[in-house]
Parts: sequence; structure tokens; C-alpha cells
Amino acid sequence: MSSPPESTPAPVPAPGTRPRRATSADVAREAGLSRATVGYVLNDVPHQKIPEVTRQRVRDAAARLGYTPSAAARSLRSGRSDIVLCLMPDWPVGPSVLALLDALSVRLEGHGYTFVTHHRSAASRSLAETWKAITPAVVLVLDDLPAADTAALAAAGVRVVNANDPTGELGAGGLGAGGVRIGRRQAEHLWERGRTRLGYAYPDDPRVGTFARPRLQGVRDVCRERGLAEPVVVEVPTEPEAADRALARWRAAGVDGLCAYNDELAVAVLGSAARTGLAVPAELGVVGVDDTVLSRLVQPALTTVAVRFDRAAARVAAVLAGGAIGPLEADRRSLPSGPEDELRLLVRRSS
Amino acid sequence: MSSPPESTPAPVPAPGTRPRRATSADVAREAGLSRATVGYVLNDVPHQKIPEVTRQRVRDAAARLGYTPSAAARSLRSGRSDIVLCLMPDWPVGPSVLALLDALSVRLEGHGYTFVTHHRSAASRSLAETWKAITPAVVLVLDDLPAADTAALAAAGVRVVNANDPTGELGAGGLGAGGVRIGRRQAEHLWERGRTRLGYAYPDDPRVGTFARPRLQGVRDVCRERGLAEPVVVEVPTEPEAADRALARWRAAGVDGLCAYNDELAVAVLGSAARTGLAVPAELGVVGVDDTVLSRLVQPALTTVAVRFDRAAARVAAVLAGGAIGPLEADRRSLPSGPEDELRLLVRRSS
DNA sequence: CTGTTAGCGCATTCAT
DNA sequence: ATGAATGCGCTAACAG
Repeated sequence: MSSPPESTPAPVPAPGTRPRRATSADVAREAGLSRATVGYVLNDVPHQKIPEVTRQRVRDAAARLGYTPSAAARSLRSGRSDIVLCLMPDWPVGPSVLALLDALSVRLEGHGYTFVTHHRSAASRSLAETWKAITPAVVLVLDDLPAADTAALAAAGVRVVNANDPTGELGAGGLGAGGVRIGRRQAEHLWERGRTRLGYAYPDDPRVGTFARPRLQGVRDVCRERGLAEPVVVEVPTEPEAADRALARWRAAGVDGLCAYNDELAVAVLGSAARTGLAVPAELGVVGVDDTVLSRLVQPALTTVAVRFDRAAARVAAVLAGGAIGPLEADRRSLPSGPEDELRLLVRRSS
Repeated sequence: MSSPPESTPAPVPAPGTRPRRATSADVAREAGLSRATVGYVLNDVPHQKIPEVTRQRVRDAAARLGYTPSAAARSLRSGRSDIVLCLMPDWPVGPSVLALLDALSVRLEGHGYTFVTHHRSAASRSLAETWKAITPAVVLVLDDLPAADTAALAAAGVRVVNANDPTGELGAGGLGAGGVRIGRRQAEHLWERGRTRLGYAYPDDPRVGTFARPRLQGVRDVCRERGLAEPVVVEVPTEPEAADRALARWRAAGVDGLCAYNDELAVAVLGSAARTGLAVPAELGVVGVDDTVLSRLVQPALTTVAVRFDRAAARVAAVLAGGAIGPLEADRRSLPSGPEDELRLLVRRSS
């Protein structure tokens, strides 16, 4: 199979063998220049003064050959690739996060990066294996990372951006506008509708605590500001019976307005209300988060807080791409608006 | 900031500068051997006869230095990386697909691959940019790929596996047990429950046709075999009004058993039934697909077909990892069971 | 000024 | 068990 070294050192690749990808050397040959010159032109190196004619010659040759630099060689040289690796949490992400990923992907492409995600689960091997196989330029972490991994990544010189660290590069807004604002929006809405006793449906899964805590905090803040009593927080596993029990507790406490961690829990409450004959919204107003497709389809249709991912993505991408650019700078650049504009309240029937 | 070249060309990395990653040369030095030997040992090259003592010496040194081969150098040499790239469709994937990805990730890691996904959307740049930046060993395509991209990938020698191509490497089972079986299972169940006139809720989004068509086909097949009339197929956009209209049509046609493309559409129908006062399951039996968390939470709880992703993933991973292994071989190897065992019917209240 | 030579970054593998 | 070559791109130092 291996072709023995021909006596004639043919620079012409054997026709029909395998259409080897064009390399910078090929471009150099085609243009009648050296590989160095090709590199300088194609990378727009400032120190080198190369006349426009030559530049064009190189670019033409590159185009003719369909040249694309080898990512492997490039990252071997530079130590890192153009890849932004997003580490997905091991809990099931909702559609909102997926939408954000889509938007983020487009955004980062605009900055010359390639955006990929890695879904790890409890059974996964060490994270180190993964990022070493990719040598990403940046790692975007959606939930918390084990300290060991954080340290290892830092040691390897990989920039780690944590989407939920208020002290991190993304600032308090974090990803998805920051949970506090979401909770605030829910509570404000219920208050405006005349609800005076709020409840909170908190997720059962400890893994989503990073997201849930700030949201609940937002609700708490509003209650305090408006002079309402503390919200009645109930942890609700995603099971019908659990929802029934939770609903009973809220009823006993006289709750008339309920903020749910997300649409899923909100629907659980809606289902429970239907079973037990509690009238929504007459007796209880319910607000979810995510604008899941289902939130429009359930009966009654669910009022929910949606995150505008196009905006959130723009902000996050700016931070990820601009290494030195802090969140404030980034905001001022590409966004006239802050994280608060990334939220939208969709009022439907359930509130 | 840039450190000028010292007059003393110190082979010792300046302490405290940057803890450069250990290379195979470092291991060689540490073990007092050559880089070649290190390579042979660490890669278990069969032709080379290296005594066990030496092997151990190398392994110890590698462990001591925490050596990990540079992925970049490796793929520069070999022409491809250890990455399996999954191209996500540009339509919103459901939780079932996500679960499969998780399982697949774990599985492929077992085969020495790194599994990453790329979410592209309509606004994305050319796919070529993406895979050239990654040089994956295999590309797993979830929906159809533009012909141009398929050709380009093939030309570059990248293996493309299409999850939904019955003629492809994954065989008729495809990913997720193949849609036909899913539809069959839904219809069989309704038939067993005494439903004699079936309806089908077909998704509105043309992009999911690849998944929807075979599922509907499965329902059709069962109707034919059981001597039932053709199912009443209605395209249902995910909007409440649309669901209402669809439900009206099914009622008019005397439908008493409904198969929905997925849980989402099933819930839409459930919501519509609740609004219009149609009794489920008394007057209409409803079966979804996916076992969404929500399917348990809605009222009435939804009967649904779940895919066992652990099994499906094992099968797919075996095909992806074993280049030469056909689907049949793969099945025989790691799975005593075929794709039909990858399905499970969860009977709840709605049927 | 313009463009070249040469060597680095790492792992793999043939020929010795 | 090893030296040397290979894969490809980047760039400091240098020559025309």
C-alpha cells in the first residue's frame, strides 16, 4: 500500500491516488514564492512590507488551490486551536440553553472561532482527556467545574469562562441575563396582578442549584421591597404526586401567586391544579421560565419569562472572543442594552 | 512582555515561567531512552520487541511527568484527530436526542474517541470551515447534509455516518431504533386497547420530516395489518388554535386513538381536549413519543414510547468506532438484542 | 525594500 | 533500541 520512493521525485501528486489537501508549500510553488512569503501575506503580518502585486499573486494561488491552513499544524505551532469548547452540564438542559448555543455558535463564528459543545455525564471520563484532545482557546463552563479541572485548565493556559460566576468575566449578568433578574420579573408580574402571597417551586435536582438559587433570590428581593411576606419555597420533584403535595402546602399557606423555577415545574403545578380542582388563574397565578413550546400548548397557557438569546449570545460571544475586553467594555461595544433587556415576559392565561 | 532570548540557551525551562506540558521528548529524557522507544511503548506497536523492563521504565516516566500526547501533533501526523463530530440539525432537538448524545459520548470515550457536537443554524457559516477546524475522524450527521458538504467531506477522507439513512452504515435501525418501529409500537398499543380508528398528529416543521415520515409509516403498516382504515393524518403546528382545529377534524372522522409525532404534539392535543371538553382517555386515547419529563406531569399523564438510549448508543458507538464493522457485526458483538429492544412503551393515563 | 533560509512545535515510523 | 525524516504552518534572523 505504501508507495515506494520513486526514482523520479515527482512533485506532481499521483493522479487518482488521493487529492491531498493543498498546503502552504503548494501555494508557494504555485505562486513562485517561498513559504514564508505566503505565510506573511495570508496572515497579514505587519512587520513585513510586501507589495500589493505579490500579495495578490499569493492570494490568487491560494484561491486557485482552495488552500485552507491545516488546523492541526496551526495549533501545534500556537499551542491552541480556534475552538471554543462549551462544557455542558450533566443535567438535562432545556430548550432555552440550546437556543443560546445556536446563537452563540453563529456569533463566535463571526469572531473566527469554532464553537463545539461536549456533553458529559456522570459516567464520563475525566474532563482532562477531553480538553486535551481539543486544546481549545476558551472553555465555556455552564455549571460548576470540579476544582481540580479548573486548576488543570488554568495551568495549561486555557481560558475558562464560567457562565454562572457573578465574579467572572461575564459579570453579574452571566449567561441568560442572570437568574436574579428572572426571578424579579416573575415576582413583579404577580405583584402587579394583585397577588400578595407568593410561592416558589424550587427544583429537586441539586445540580441545577447554580441556576435556581439566584432566581429564587430575585423573588425574595421583590417580596422584601414590596413589603410582602417571604415566599413559600417548596422543593418540587418532577413527579405528579410531589406536585400535588407541594400544591397542598401552598394552598394551606394561602399562596395566590406562584413562581416556578422553569416551565416544567410550572406545568407540574398546572397539572396538579387540574387534578385537584384548583382554578388557575382565578385562585392561583402561575409564572414559568423558558417559553418552552409546551408553555403555549398546555391548558391554561402558561405565562412565562423568556430570555432573548440573540442578545445574550452577542454579549457572551463578545466576552469570549475579546480576550482582554471586560464585560462592561463588551457591552458598550456591541450592545446598547444591558442584561435587563435580555428578558421578556410573555403574559398568557395562567397568571 | 516578550522574554528576549537569553544569552544562555538554557535547556532547563525557567522555573516559575510557564509549566510547559510534558512532551514525549521529556519522557524520553526522564527514562534515559530515545523518543522513538517512548513512542513504541506508549502506542503498543506490535512489530517492535521491547523488553518489559524498558516498557515499565517508559510508563513510569510518563506517569511521573503526567505526560499526555499532544493532540495537535498527533493529528498533524495522522491527518485526523480522535474527535467524533456530531452535526446537530438546525431544528430544535428534543430531550431524547440529548439523552442519546450523553450516552453516545460515554460510549465513544470507551473507544478512545472524544465526542463533540456542533450546533449549526441557518445563519451559520459553511460547514467546511467547521470541520476543517476540527479534522474529525468521523462526522455523525443527524439530519440531511447538503450534497456539496457530503462531497467535500468524502473528498477529504472523512467518514460520514448519517443517522437517518436506512441504507447507511447504521442500517435500517438508524439512530433511536428507527422511526418505523416507534410508530408501530404506538399503533399496536392503541389497537390492543380496542381503538379502531386511528389518527396521526404530524409535525408542522418540514425539517423534522426525516424523523416523522418513518414513524407515520409504522402506524400505517399496523393499520394495514390489523385491517383498520388508513390513519387520519393531520399536520399540527405547535399552536393551541391549530391543535383545536386538528382535534375537530379527528372527532369528525370518528378517531378514537391518536398517535402523536412526539410528546409535544401529544400535549398540544391534550390541552385542546381539555379546552373543548373531550374526555381523555374515555373518548380518545393519546400516545406520544419521547418520555419527556412533562409527559408525566400533564393531566392526564401521557402514555408514551421511550427510546432506551443506553442501548441505542451502544449500537451507534460500535458502528462509529469500529470502522470496518458493519451494523450486523456490531450488534452481534455488544448487543444480544436488536433495535426493537431499544423501545419501551410507558402506559400512563392518556390511553 | 523585498523575499528567503532555517528551525521550531510534537508525535510517529522507517531504516539502521 | 535509535537517528532521522515526515506532516504543516509560523516567524526570527538574514541576504539579495
